[in-house]
Amino acid sequence: MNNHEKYTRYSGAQSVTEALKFLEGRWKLLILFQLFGGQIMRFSELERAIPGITQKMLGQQLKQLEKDGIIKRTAYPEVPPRVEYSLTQWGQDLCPALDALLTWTGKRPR
Amino acid sequence: MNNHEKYTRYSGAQSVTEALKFLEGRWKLLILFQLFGGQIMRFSELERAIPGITQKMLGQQLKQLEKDGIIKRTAYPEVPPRVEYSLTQWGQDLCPALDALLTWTGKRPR
DNA sequence: CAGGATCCGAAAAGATACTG
DNA sequence: CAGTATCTTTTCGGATCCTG
Repeated sequence: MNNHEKYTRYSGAQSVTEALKFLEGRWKLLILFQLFGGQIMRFSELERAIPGITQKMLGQQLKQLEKDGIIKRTAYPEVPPRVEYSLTQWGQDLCPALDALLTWTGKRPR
Repeated sequence: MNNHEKYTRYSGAQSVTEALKFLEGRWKLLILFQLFGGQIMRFSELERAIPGITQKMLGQQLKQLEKDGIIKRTAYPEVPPRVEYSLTQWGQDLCPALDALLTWTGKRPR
């Protein structure tokens, strides 16, 4: 292998590593899957839809996903407060990659 | 959304979560990228090729990857010992999924 | 309703030393 | 060479209580 190929492999690893950091942790994918297909959900809806998640973890992960540009948060200045979450375009773009991972899992020998 | 779609989304999340468990951690992808393309590498080669990894982490991750059926370990009964690592077929099958993730990373808005 | 703040235990990662 | 054992440090997740 030449140096170019070495470099390509290494930089690919770095990029994918970075990509996985956006998804890592026990809850992020469970949240994202709730939002796929253009769903719009409120905080309490997500809380109910994801069994076992605590408010702390939900809030924490939502904040990170928003900061990473994967989901969008919309707050309405009402009483009681209402906040809605949805995927950004980039968040929707994740679908094919997750499908590919699903396919891979399906190929797993047993 | 009906219950079937609910279930499908949930089970998809579970499967992808499971898939990511095979890849999670800071080092596994860096190891795998060294082996893509049918490379065969020894323990010490991997150690040198992956900056910052410790022997402990390398050994630990290699053991898990082997147990998960992603890489193959071949030990030669020599002195000094020689051990070679390569991808299994399933390990090679991972390529498209990682490519999809790379594509996704590339789409990231800045 | 939608969270933030705090404390705690478990788990993962890292540093270092040792071995067949 | 190819690891393992041990110890320390860091990170993660959960429980609980509080607030605009």
